Amino acid sequence: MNKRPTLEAVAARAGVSRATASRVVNGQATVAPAIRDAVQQAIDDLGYVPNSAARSLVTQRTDSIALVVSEPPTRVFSEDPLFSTVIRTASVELESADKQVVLMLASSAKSHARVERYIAGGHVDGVMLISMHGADPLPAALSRLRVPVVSYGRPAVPVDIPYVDNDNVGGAELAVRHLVSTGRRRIATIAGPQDMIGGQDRLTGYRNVLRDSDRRSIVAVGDFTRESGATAMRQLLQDDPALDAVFVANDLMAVGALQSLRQAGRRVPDDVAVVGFDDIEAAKYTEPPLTTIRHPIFEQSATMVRLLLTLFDNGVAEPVILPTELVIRDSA
Amino acid sequence: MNKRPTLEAVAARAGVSRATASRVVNGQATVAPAIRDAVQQAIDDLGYVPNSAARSLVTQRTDSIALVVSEPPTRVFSEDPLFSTVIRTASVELESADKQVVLMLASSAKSHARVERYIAGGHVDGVMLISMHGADPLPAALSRLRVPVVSYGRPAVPVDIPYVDNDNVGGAELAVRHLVSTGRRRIATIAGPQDMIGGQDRLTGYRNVLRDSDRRSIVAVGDFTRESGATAMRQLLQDDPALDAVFVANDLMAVGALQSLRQAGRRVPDDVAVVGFDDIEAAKYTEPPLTTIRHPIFEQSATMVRLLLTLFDNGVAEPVILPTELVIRDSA
DNA sequence: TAAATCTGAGAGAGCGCTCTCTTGATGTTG
DNA sequence: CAACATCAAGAGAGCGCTCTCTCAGATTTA
Repeated sequence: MNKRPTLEAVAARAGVSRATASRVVNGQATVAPAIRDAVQQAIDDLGYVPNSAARSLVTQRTDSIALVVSEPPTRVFSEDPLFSTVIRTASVELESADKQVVLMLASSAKSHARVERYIAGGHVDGVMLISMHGADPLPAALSRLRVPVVSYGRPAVPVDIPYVDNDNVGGAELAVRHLVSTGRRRIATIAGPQDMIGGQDRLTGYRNVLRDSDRRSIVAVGDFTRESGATAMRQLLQDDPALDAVFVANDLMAVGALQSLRQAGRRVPDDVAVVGFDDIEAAKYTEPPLTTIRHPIFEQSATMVRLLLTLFDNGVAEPVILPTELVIRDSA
Repeated sequence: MNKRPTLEAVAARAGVSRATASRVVNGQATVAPAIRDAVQQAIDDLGYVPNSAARSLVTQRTDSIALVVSEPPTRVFSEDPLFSTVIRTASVELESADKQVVLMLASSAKSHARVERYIAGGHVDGVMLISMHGADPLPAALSRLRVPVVSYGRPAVPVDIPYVDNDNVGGAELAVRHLVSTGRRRIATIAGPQDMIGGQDRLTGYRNVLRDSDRRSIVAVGDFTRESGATAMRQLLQDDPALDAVFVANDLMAVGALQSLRQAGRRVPDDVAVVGFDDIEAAKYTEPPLTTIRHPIFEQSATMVRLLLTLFDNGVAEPVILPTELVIRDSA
């Protein structure tokens, strides 16, 4: 392990002072072209790369931000394609802003403490919080640390941090209104977990439309996994064998629901219409392909990054709600 | 932004020297209990958290490791559940070893350079490389930097870094042998991309068994996406309408293949048997549920982390190949 | 031409921590 | 009881960098 060259070495080789070498490295304009070239040459010769620890010790910046994924205790999200899409998109965006991404998982209370300690330790300049469940104390805790924080999805407890969310209520209304307008009478729903904002809001949207259209609500609750969707669908068929439509709060559960419907001998959409939510890639490949609600997930991630950068610059940033759209395929 | 307390402040409050306070923080045994308690009290009172930049400046360690995901230019992997599972599992494992995870995406040549520069900059103690495509120069480049590197999946070019992989050849053989033993005569395959080791090896396994069982090979190539699986299946049906089985190199493509078979009016498994590879969660929910090859993905990630930690301690570590297993469902 | 202004480069402090070296106090041995 | 080993705690150097302050020399102005 040959030692890495320091600024000192570069300066010596170029025959200038450390300060001047530093100026060149940081692109300051007050260096004569000839000297700049000499230093640059020395940098190239030596393969110099600034030591970030030393740099951030003095600048008090780290140029890295934490991506905190706060999962519910049930480890259900590893399969959710939204999870990786958000992480990837956010990473790409942050990298183009020259920020490093430190990924932190916060599931247990222990890891919660770890995350708080880490962030309090000043390792990162800001935090992007992907909080999955409502009772999460993390948004409030981080907000208290006076570190710039933005949230993916509206925080459940009202706390003053900017967030990006999609219009869950509006999207659910879109879905259910579609079922109503195609003449469905007995419209059930498989709701998401009620300790998640997304779960709550999508159920609210469902209820809004049913109320207005004078229909009875038929509700089962899942936890956003395929498995729970399958179970909930069986339950629903038992509760009301005559149901002719179901709005499922996410596509993953809809996949499970389709399976249960198939096993129960119901044809989709002839006997039962199904509408999902999210428009994941897999929705195109179900049997039949799934009618669903699309929300702009790439844009949502990108917006979150923009929000954080704005927060760095201005100290404030406004929440953003993105619109949803109905994608009609064969299931409804 | 009230300034964070320093070790100096802790020492002053406890009435000891900075050195002693440091000893307590780092849990050295040579401190008298009374003094230790006093320092601990001061730490708690002040809410002291060590400044990591200062610490790693002197220790030359960062306690963070880079998780470099080197994707092929086609951004196909965001949907692949393996992607997020590996990242999650590795993160959890590393966190329990008290290492931070810095996530880096290396898709373009530009980001390649970024990654190299970052790692050369000594920001991390080690690298876990998830390299997806064969022509990837990154394994060799990183290995040259004399930084501990482990790879998820065998590197395509022979380079001396430890890796964890599953037995791709053996798994494919398992799959195809199952098709042979259930009396299938015309066994096709949808291979993965041939610039990926996984794609190559699974095709090799297929060929091995066909050769031994005196059958003709019928090959189409996909890129591990659902879409490409659907396309390849259509191609295959056109090439040999009488085929009665297909081994698909991953489950995602198998999902696409099942859709194409359905659209072509073929019944699965009656007309055509289908075997996938990976055993992703979605494999249970296809119509019909997918027979596939399971490999221990959690264990694979965990092993990779263990390998890296071993590398830290001993300077060397041996590659590990994990076994695969046939999971029989309804599609074959 | 002397004084004032500007400009590029060096000197040196200091960011917060660890760790070696030193010192003084206590304990042990012949 | 002298000589030595043991141990806890302090002093201080230094990790590699940035940034302010200073100053020498070039340029402009009266």
